[in-house]
Amino acid sequence: MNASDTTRQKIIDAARKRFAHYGYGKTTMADVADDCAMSPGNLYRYFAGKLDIAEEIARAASIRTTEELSHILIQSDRSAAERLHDFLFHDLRATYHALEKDPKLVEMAQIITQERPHFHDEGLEREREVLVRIVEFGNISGEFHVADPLFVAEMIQSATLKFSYPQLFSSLSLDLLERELEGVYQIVIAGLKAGVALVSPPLDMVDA
Amino acid sequence: MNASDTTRQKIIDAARKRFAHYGYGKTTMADVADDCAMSPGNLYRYFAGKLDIAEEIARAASIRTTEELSHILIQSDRSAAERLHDFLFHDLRATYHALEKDPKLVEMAQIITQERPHFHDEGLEREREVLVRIVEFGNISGEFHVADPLFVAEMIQSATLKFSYPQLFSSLSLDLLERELEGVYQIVIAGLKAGVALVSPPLDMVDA
DNA sequence: CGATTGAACGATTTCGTAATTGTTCATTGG
DNA sequence: CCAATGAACAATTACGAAATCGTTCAATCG
Repeated sequence: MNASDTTRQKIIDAARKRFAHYGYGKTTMADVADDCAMSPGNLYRYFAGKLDIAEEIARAASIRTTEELSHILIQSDRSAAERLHDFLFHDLRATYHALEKDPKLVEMAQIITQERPHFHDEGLEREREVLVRIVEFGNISGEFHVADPLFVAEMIQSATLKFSYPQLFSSLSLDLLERELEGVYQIVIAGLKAGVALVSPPLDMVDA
Repeated sequence: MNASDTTRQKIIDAARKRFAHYGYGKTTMADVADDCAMSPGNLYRYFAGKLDIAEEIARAASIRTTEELSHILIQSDRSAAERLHDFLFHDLRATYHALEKDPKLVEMAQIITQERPHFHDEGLEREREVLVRIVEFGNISGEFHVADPLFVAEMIQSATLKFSYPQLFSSLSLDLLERELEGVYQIVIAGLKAGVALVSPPLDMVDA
């Protein structure tokens, strides 16, 4: 890690503390610069803007969660069904507890998804790689019978979308959410075990 | 239908036209009153407030859609799987086309779900009754093997939540949405046919 | 007496302005 | 030459006043 990287990291750390304590809106670039003992202008040598610092913080958290999820892939004592269960519930609990610990970060997450709609997709894509591996493992172990693991992974994410958007479940208790996720999981698992022949249909137009 | 009901309906019709043409925010109670050839104050003999008129408009649309969906129950030539398919796709298309026809109504829908979080649940409950009947039919016909149809209906709604919140799919084309719904449907159907033994777990605390 | 009115009231929105803040860049420092 | 500065600029926000709007209610009408 060179000097430039440590400065960059120092900025991220200072900003995260500010965002968590006072919120994204109430934190000024001058605040962050002060905490780093530098001038506001210098922040722009390391980040294109304030929102990009927030993105980087959120991205780091997403990557950390995905790394935790990827540990599921090497739990040799767990079945594919159990791995999918671990995946879905760990994901829900991670985001739930993170936002429970630092409620101020909800504001940051909302602003990011509002200003940068593509950002959430990036995290979904990251997690999907793990999900695909779980589904493929299920095929190999003989538990699942899935023709197109990537497409099925997309569909699992679609069916559990409710549990990855804090804005949607913020009013529900963790107990209630887990009860509901358990139900969706049961249906999905039954489907994967029975076999899903569906293959991702070709897209003539790839816009939208 | 007595005089009071026709006056009430006249207000609803006038308001819907205004909301669809100019939007909820740009429509004043005075506007609606004028269209009905009455004074603003008199509107409050028929509705508790402006938002309640909007609710009534949305409720009527929801009831109409549910009635359309209930026709699926008497299509004797269709299997349970086909009925579920009809249900999900008709629902998606109905809301998609309704908001495509009157884009201004998106604003109204957003304000209602924001100010009256419970309202959306009411519509979900209405549709769930039909969904339960489809699942029960599948059990009877031998296609499905579901222990708790009501709970499974709830889970199907949870898994297809993405397709009932216009705010979530407004950026996606109908083609893309249908492709995704088809995928979720395939997994769900495979699950229902294989059998879902899960029963709604008892809730010790019924708050949240 | 039920239905309706319209003025009055309180809440919300609008709008112009001042202050704050995000961002840029010519300049400075090591 | 790379890192950093801080004044200048542009964009956004904060704020108070004026206007608009949702809502209420005593008075009126048929």
